Amino acid sequence: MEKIDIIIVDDHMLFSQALNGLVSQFTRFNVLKVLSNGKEVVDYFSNSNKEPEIILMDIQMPLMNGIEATQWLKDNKPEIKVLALSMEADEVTILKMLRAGAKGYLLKDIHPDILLHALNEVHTSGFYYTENVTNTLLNSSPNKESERRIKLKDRELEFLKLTVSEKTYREIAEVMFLSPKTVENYREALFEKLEVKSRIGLVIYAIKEKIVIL
Amino acid sequence: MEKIDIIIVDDHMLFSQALNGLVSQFTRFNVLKVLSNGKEVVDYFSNSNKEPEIILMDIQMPLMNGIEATQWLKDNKPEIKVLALSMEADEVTILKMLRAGAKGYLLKDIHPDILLHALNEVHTSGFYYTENVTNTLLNSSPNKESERRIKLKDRELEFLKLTVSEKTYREIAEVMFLSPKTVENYREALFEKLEVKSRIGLVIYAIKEKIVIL
DNA sequence: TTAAATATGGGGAAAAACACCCTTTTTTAT
DNA sequence: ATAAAAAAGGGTGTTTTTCCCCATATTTAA
Repeated sequence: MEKIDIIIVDDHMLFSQALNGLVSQFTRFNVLKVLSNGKEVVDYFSNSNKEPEIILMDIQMPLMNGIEATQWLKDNKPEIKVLALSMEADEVTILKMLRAGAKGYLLKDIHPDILLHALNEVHTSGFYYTENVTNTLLNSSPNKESERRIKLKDRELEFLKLTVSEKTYREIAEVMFLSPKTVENYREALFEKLEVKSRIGLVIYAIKEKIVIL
Repeated sequence: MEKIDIIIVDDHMLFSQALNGLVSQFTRFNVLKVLSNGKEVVDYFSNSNKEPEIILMDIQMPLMNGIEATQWLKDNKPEIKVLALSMEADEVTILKMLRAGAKGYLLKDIHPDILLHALNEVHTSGFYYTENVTNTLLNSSPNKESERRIKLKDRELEFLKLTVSEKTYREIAEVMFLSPKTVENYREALFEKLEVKSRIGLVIYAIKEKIVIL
């Protein structure tokens, strides 16, 4: 039987290499490559290397994080299934990862057998979620989420990220191709929505809600 | 040659099991047991089980963390060498761990070869520290006030925290019993020290360095 | 098909932040 | 003992942010 190719992406070498050994013991799977951040993923596929069926993707990584990398894969290599592998099960991150196109979400504290099971499930059914994760999603999803989570528009998000990067409104206006006055209007809208009274408040919100990841 | 017994303690099963596989490949070492928190360590030794020479100890764990467990080992099983295995290299944690009696401190993003080297070193010399860790310690000791880790004065820290709380300089001045002008001087000093160009930069620094916790 | 929301831009003014320049006193270190 | 660093305060500007109005298309929803 042909082996199923996998790529592991994680910035903690000790973990990724150890995981490499673990997955290699699963006779059905073959680790094609071990990468250490999202940037390396993009580079890997830019050089038309052999494509894996599944990518085990960490989330918090330097240079380019797992969410961005997953989004890139969805846009450029939609046939590859991303299985997120994270330390925490916080709702916001899970949702982001799923929206970015992840086919599953595993916590790092699971038993190796579950990893094997998850890999098999992703291969056959196309998706897999641990109980923990589905619980988190169920608890947050239907009615609760709409009130608690404030919905930001694309343009507002863009503005928010640029604000975090220490840009002035004039500079933001240039990047966003807007008049500085319009940028100011976005600020005001966000001040009200997020109930803050300064740019500092916006930055704290963005970091808390992981709109930007430090 | 007799194998050197090791116990792995880490709450992330996937990691600890994978690490188990990795260490088992090192012919000189033998993994006696894999435990998932400090409490289990205490329980293990309460039942007069076989004692390892080295314990690979994670720090952040539920029920009883790595620092507490290491302290317990120093008090009860001083001959066992603890090698800390952590995600971050923040100075405070390292110092705590070393005070608790750890013989070494490894970061999880190291290469497996370094782990092997560290295990050998701990076995022969009795201790091992990665370059990263020694750097952190050197920078924090009164010995070397280098440019890597920036030392902030008490008053500057106070100002920084108040800045993060969305206060204006006038408000900060009131809280700190200073003239607004002096507060501005603190701002300027920090801008230079931290190489930022706005209050936003200060906030990001404070959050990154965990001077404030969100 | 109206009404409402969205996206875009603006005026004017006050407040705050930022950037340089500076002095004096006290504390710390060599 | 003397030099250096820290702590406090100030002057005088410019730039940016903040606030509170407003206007006009375009798109969306009732």
